[in-house]
Amino acid sequence: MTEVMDVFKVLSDETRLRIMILLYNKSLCVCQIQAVLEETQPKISKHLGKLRDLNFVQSKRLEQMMYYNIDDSNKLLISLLKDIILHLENDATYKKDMHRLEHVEDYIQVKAFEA
Amino acid sequence: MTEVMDVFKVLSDETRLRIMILLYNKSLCVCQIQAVLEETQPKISKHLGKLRDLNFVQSKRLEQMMYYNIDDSNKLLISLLKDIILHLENDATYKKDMHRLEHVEDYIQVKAFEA
DNA sequence: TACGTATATACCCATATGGGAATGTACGTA
DNA sequence: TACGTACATTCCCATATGGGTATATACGTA
Repeated sequence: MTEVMDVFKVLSDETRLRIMILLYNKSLCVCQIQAVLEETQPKISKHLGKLRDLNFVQSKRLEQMMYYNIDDSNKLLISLLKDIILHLENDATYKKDMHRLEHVEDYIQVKAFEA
Repeated sequence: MTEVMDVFKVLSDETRLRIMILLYNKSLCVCQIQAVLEETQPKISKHLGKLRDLNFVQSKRLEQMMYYNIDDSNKLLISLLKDIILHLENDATYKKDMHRLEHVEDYIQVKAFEA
């Protein structure tokens, strides 16, 4: 039951929920997440740290950048995220995030994409 | 997005999660929930109060007892609960709660069932 | 080696949260 | 009316949580 509660606790914070939704769509580095969500770097990093500690995401370094992706092995997490996203279709924040995600190249240095 | 987070916040507490799972199965009064979960009455009541404030459950009085039931209009909540329950199939606490729920008559006064 | 960028962490603080103990309130019955 | 049962609420406290600011670390490049 702890496993279930951990998933819910993680998703009950807006920043983490938004991060997880982004990563559900694609793998991203910290500065990209930061740019899309328009939040401070330590805030993003700390939440990513929690997500990593709980094995909800994995990270790998690519030169200076740390890329994060969802750990697909957590079936409950994936299942819930899919469900949530359906219910957020018309949510303003969600739509804004998705829009900025599409144009993520406009918000960060081109450099990050040469890798 | 707040709506989604509220649901997750509510379900991230073990007591509330267990209560919601019970109510997903059937309508119950406070003393029945208390008996099944083996928790104190104020603890149960306070959590039920939160659930009621958020319109996740409804209550109606039947003589001395207050019966609680899930508010079916919250589609996300119902959908998530269904999903959670699938993932709890083998969970010890869940199984224990379900077992006690089946025998709920053994744990409370017969009186509560005459109504 | 010195510096800039990307990321992580430490420290501090305000606030939220959950639970226990005690008390209040509603209802039924003698 | 007095009492018992069911439930709600208040008060208090310990702990958890999230965020800001500052700082440390890792990596690439000049």
